[in-house]
Amino acid sequence: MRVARGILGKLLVSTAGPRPLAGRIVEAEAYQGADDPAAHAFAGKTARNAVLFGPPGFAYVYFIYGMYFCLNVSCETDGTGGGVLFRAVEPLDSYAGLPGGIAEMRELRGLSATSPVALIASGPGRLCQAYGITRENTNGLDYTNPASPLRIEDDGYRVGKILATPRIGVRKAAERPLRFYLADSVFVSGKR
DNA sequence: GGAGCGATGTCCT
DNA sequence: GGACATCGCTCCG
Repeated sequence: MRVARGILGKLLVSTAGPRPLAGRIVEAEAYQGADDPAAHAFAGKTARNAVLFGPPGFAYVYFIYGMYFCLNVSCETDGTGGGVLFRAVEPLDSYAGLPGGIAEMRELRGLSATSPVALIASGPGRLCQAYGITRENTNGLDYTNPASPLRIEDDGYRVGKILATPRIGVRKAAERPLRFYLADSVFVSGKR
């Protein structure tokens, strides 16, 4: 939960493709371990969720509803399951002086050049599509390694007000306010 | 603009 | 066999 709040405002950067893709994280959800029935880590370690039980700062990607991927970061200390789901980013058009990130994201999403930027990565499935993330190419990557193709970076941005609500799309422990987002952002998923 | 629903793979019971 | 941390399309008002 501390991580889910703290990660807001940071940059999610991918250098896996032809152009760097960057977005500011505006929405995230916390999933705890043994005491959180909604968490993938709840039922214990399996081949699928093993990354959640490893050291913090690694990418956990899973496939859902037969069509979409969702991106997480492992959070708890080595041996304990827990993670944070990235739900939305504000796409940034240039990174390290290299422009074109938004056009690239639109292409990956199959969106037209005039589609609203707010629809590019406002939702966990959309976000993965916009970054070209699959379980195969991303699961297990180290976000904190400068040489990693997928990183979380702090560019000094100061976040404004953070709001907490129940998590989206979960049926178990549905009342817990573990979804966090930047109140001022128009790039969060769902309403606004 | 909102509710309903189908698509479709993988995991767990 | 059913549930699933989703999305976008269709139908209705």
